[in-house]
Amino acid sequence: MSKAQATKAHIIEQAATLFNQQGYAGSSISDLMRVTGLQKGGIYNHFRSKDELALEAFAFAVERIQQSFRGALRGKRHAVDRLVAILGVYENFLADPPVQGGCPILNTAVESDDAYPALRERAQLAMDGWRSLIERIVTKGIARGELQPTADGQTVATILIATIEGGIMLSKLYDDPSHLERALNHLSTYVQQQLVMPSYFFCSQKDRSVCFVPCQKYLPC
Amino acid sequence: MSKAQATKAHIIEQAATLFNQQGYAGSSISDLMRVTGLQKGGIYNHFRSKDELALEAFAFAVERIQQSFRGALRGKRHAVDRLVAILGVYENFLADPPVQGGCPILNTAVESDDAYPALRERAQLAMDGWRSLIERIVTKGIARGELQPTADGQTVATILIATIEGGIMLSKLYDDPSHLERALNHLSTYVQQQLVMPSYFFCSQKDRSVCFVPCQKYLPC
DNA sequence: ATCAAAAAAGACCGATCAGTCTCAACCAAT
DNA sequence: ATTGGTTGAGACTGATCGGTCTTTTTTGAT
Repeated sequence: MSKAQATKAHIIEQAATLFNQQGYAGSSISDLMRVTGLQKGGIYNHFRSKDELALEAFAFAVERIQQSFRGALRGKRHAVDRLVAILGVYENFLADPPVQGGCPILNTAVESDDAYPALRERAQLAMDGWRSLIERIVTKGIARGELQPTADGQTVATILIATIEGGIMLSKLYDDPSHLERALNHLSTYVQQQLVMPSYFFCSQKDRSVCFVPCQKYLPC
Repeated sequence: MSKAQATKAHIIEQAATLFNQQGYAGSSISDLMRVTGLQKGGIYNHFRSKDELALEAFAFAVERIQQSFRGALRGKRHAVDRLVAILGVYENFLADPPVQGGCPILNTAVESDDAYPALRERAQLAMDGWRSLIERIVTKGIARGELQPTADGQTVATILIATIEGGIMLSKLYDDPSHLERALNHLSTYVQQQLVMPSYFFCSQKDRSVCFVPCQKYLPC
């Protein structure tokens, strides 16, 4: 990588962090000069405008996220393992984030509302990628008899993504990882109880605590 | 209400909508002049700074949300009814929002990250209110034998809020209410299946679809 | 109707915004 | 080592930023 390429990569990486923490509207060229250690000429030599840099920085951030997904999914074949692996990505998310400042897709989705149509479109595309990843896992899992045939990919994707992103938002708001942890625990239970094929039955009764019993028996109902 | 009070209320209401759509950093005084139909003097006569207006506008938006909660909960006594009523608030949320531009708590939580400590604190307080509302419902519901004693208020609050907010984010990103609808359906199932006391049993089996049967019988397990 | 106080207009301020342009420094191919 | 092209520094631009202040208009109590 030439010196110029390294500089450009450096700008994108620093900009991705800055934008993810302060938002696009909240980050000025001066801020970008400060975090990159460059003057205006150094930045505008590589990017035509702040908006162009914003798009490249977002693409970089999304790529980072996708890398951590690929790493977590590597080798995992069973649908349940793969869904749980996606949850696992977010166990380290706050302590060791792909990009500082929370989830770039969430942040960009919330901020880009109308004001930044180009960014909004990119956020949609990034989210499409995440959704279709989950949907493919579910569809394949059903086909292989690993998941309940009643499971619906779109629904599973919505539930996992919404709960994870909401958990991130809460944990960031309070600077307390327990919210995200609770969200992930709930999703883990959801996957095990509602989606997984080797069935469990579940019963509860007044004055008794809930109990879960893994069972393979047929239960008429 | 005097003319001046009406003007101030008008500014706050318009500002709340603007900030909720464009964010704080993304909204300029010129924007505020445009949406309020006033000049600078008219705005600064009522507020010492943009930040002060932002705080009052956020408080207004939160009050709007709380109003819709109070309306939905009125008359509902049973814990399950009350939890379902909270979900019901969000069925109309996109079509008829308390404040245009999505959930102000979500938007403010995401944007206020470090840059706006005062707003972040208010967002925390607003979220505290929502969380403790849900926690109280759960605690009381357990005490009254309406909910499973194993239910945990903090966990329920995290799951409901995270999933709702994530669903709002998705539906806003795609301008498609189905994401939030799926999130709400999931939460409804969660409340009915995992929290509610008059027990349901749930069984599933290979090659059979899931079935839910309301049952009062004792099921040994 | 009067009039003092409050409200609103809008000119004005310095700072900062995103972006341009010139030029010096540097780098890589020769 | 030379040199042509790229890279980056930094002064400069006009526009807009948040905010102030003076002036005019409006309001509501009398």
